[in-house]
Amino acid sequence: MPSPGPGARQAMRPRSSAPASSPKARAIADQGIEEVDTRYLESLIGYNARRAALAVIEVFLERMAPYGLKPVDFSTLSLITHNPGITARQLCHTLGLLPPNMVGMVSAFERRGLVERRAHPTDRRAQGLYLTEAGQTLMTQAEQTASALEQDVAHKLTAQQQKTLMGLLQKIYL
Amino acid sequence: MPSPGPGARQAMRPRSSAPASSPKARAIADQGIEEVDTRYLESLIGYNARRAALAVIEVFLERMAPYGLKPVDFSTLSLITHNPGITARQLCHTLGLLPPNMVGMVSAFERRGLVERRAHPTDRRAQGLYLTEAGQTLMTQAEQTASALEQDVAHKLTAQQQKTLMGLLQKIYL
DNA sequence: TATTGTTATACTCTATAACTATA
DNA sequence: TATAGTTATAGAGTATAACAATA
Repeated sequence: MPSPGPGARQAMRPRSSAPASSPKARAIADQGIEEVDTRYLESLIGYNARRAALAVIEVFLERMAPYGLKPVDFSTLSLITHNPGITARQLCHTLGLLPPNMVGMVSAFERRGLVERRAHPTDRRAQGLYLTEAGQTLMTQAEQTASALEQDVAHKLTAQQQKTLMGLLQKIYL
Repeated sequence: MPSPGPGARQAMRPRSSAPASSPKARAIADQGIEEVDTRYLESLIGYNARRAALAVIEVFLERMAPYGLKPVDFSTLSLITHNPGITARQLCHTLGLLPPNMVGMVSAFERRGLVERRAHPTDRRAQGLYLTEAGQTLMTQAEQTASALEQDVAHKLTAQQQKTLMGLLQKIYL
């Protein structure tokens, strides 16, 4: 899979319209390229998936800024929301993050009063993670914002198409 | 959109199977979380798109390693392949990269003997980028590898489903 | 001996500011 | 004045090694 760097908040954005199937995307050798032919890249699933993800992330960053949540913060807190008592190790495993990078994030959540670490019931090495009341309030709003946001980004797709899209994507990564 | 960090080569990978629709994904409070409930995240397009992209990237990195190409390298060279004479500015614009980060990449391509910078026909500030013969040989192989790779990653999807998937993804980012 | 959480640190990728030469 | 390319550098994100406490 190719494409734009992983980074989200790109100052410079890919161009909007592409002649994905138009043979007019021609190079006029003597005057340089007039319009860039991106048809090959657009035939690759990885490229398309990445571009779509970046498009959503861009809007995500804007609308989640008021909550002070970046994508990774949001997905982590969302998992804690729906899995109270989850451990850092389980979060790392589920989201594909590395433990050393999780520590600081959870500590930051604690400092912000969003998350509590409590003793794990059966394993004294581990700690269960729970949302505080403030954390619950924040995440209720944040998840509503996230769901609404995705509707906006996918406004060109019908509800059925969105379902189809998710199903197809999951066949790739699950 | 949430999820795993942008980085590609993750040492630790998300778990393989998810009970996306199974209500059995329950927390057994007194013994910690048994199985992580990821249903909410899996209802988000951005999350799914990112996860799918990462799944493809993972395989991409493995199979492109012999060519010494990372995803961004590949997409850049692919655009030069199909748009001989393209400028760095056009590459940046198309792929969402920033000029300062493009310079080093192109210079590295030149040092490897894959790309040539030639004078632009009409704009003396710009330079047209072209593949050398070695570059063409490499990219012919690399693009074949990329196409084959995606077939493997998307083996659970029929040709029609792959087409549908691309179309739906493009409706999001185009 | 293996695992959870942690610290410190290195590496990669992405972003910003400022300069040059042309337009 | 604006743009293409460049340099240097800052910043965010991700990765590796090593340790303490517990299993």
